Amino acid sequence: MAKAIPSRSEDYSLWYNELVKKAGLAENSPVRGCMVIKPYGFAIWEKMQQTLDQMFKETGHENAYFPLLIPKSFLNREADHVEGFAKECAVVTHYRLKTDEEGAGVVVDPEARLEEELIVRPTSETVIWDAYKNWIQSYRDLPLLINQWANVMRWEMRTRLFLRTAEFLWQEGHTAHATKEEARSETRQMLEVYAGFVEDYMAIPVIKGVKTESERFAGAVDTFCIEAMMQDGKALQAGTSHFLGQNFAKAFDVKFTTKEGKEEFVWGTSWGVSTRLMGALIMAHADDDGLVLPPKLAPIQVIIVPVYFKDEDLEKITKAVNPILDALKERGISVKFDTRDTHKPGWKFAEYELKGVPLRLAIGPKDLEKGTVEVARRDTKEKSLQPMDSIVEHVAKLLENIQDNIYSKAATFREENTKEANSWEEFRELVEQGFVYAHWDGTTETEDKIKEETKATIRCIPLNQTKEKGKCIFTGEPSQGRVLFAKAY
RNA sequence: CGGGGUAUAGCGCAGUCCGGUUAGCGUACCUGCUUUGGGAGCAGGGGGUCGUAGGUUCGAAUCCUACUACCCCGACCA
Repeated sequence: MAKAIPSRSEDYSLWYNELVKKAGLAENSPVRGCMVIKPYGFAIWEKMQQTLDQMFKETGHENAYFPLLIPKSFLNREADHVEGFAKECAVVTHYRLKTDEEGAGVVVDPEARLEEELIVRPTSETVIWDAYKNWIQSYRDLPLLINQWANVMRWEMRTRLFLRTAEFLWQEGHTAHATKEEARSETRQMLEVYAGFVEDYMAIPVIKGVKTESERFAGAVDTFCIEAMMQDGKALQAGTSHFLGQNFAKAFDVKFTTKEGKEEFVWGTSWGVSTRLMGALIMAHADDDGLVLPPKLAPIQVIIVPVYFKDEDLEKITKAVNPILDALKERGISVKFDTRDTHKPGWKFAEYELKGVPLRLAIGPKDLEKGTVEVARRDTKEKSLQPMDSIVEHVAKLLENIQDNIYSKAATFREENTKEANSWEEFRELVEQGFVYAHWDGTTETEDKIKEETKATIRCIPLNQTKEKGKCIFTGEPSQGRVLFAKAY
């Protein structure tokens, strides 16, 4: 079989880049750092969106849409926030082009300079909190639970398809609450929603935790995250949920009147996941033959490939396949019957493997004789002959099985590559391979030094951290528990 | 933004050092025949401003300069 993509062991980054392109997920655009998401890639993203959107609505949130452009002055309102994002903002300075008189084509019209420059949103806290000021007056207006699906832009130095692009798609939830406790519980609730989604749908186990001060979202009091392990042992932050305290309420003067008639600032949260999840999906499960999609997110869950010699054979196969198609669809399974005569079966097999379709059914003349179907699963590459009359049941069970198997494979991989380090030497060695739990003295200085020497960062202080007295791996100062270190995307 | 590399057909590459016919190979594409249970075979065919802009030269894919894009390694980051 012709190799479509490089292997992971040869060159992990190249494997990823080629896979994204060859599987038809995305490609680079004329503008550096931006990407074209192709139909197959977008279909996967849409499935994620639909699932998450439903989860948000079930937890009481409503969708809205705020503008792409934000007055520059808004960013200034919250000091930490501006510091966090200023370096990567694209700025709109003019509103008109004109034809150059010297024949250089279209040029920016210097007379059309904006009085106040606009920034392309890197995130929408400011423009949303500016609106909330008018939306919230009384405790009766709270809680305000809003989500938006949008694109944002962060002018990154180094970009990679899905993992880090200048423009990316995401959802951002922005909520306002009457009490600190309620906002805190919202923050944690959404973290649970994300963890549930990533584990149950994407089949990727995650570690829930709190970010250290240096990794915290600019403007937040606390940033919670879910961290996942990729197949090269590196960590990828799959989602974040921020407790904003009253920072944005104070910056944008969002107050409400309590039942008792007192005026108070509201408490805020924000939370988001992005197209970066696509990168996680790829790097957590895909192999040297291509994508491996969890059935719950696969645009096509079952592909049926006819194997035939003559047109009459295809007719007979089609007659046998049609009831299977109907029965599968009835059960809500997305299935495609690939009758193209422009490609041969072998070619199609390779193609659907590259695209990560969980199950493949092949039906040819021999199967019609014997009443069988060849069933091949993408995750294990196992092939078996199954009786045609019970195939629908079998497929339904297999899909569930594949979903579970992909998850446990990822979970096992993570277990095998997660270690505890108790000395600096041990730490340096272990952190090259995967996740390392180690004691830390709690200071940013130590965190920075460890990063400088090993390139590993504290991914989070795990929520399920067990109290354990120890000594900081780097300074030997006392520590109350282990934190999670890893190299990260 | 620093260091290194690359840019030649849709994709992957050779040719560049040492300038000289009509720029070549694989793959993909088109046509025909034979094929079809793991990316088919044969025959024929189409497709190139050699990244862009200058310069050197009788002559530039090849030499020189600048620029741009992409990849890898750093700094930055969801």
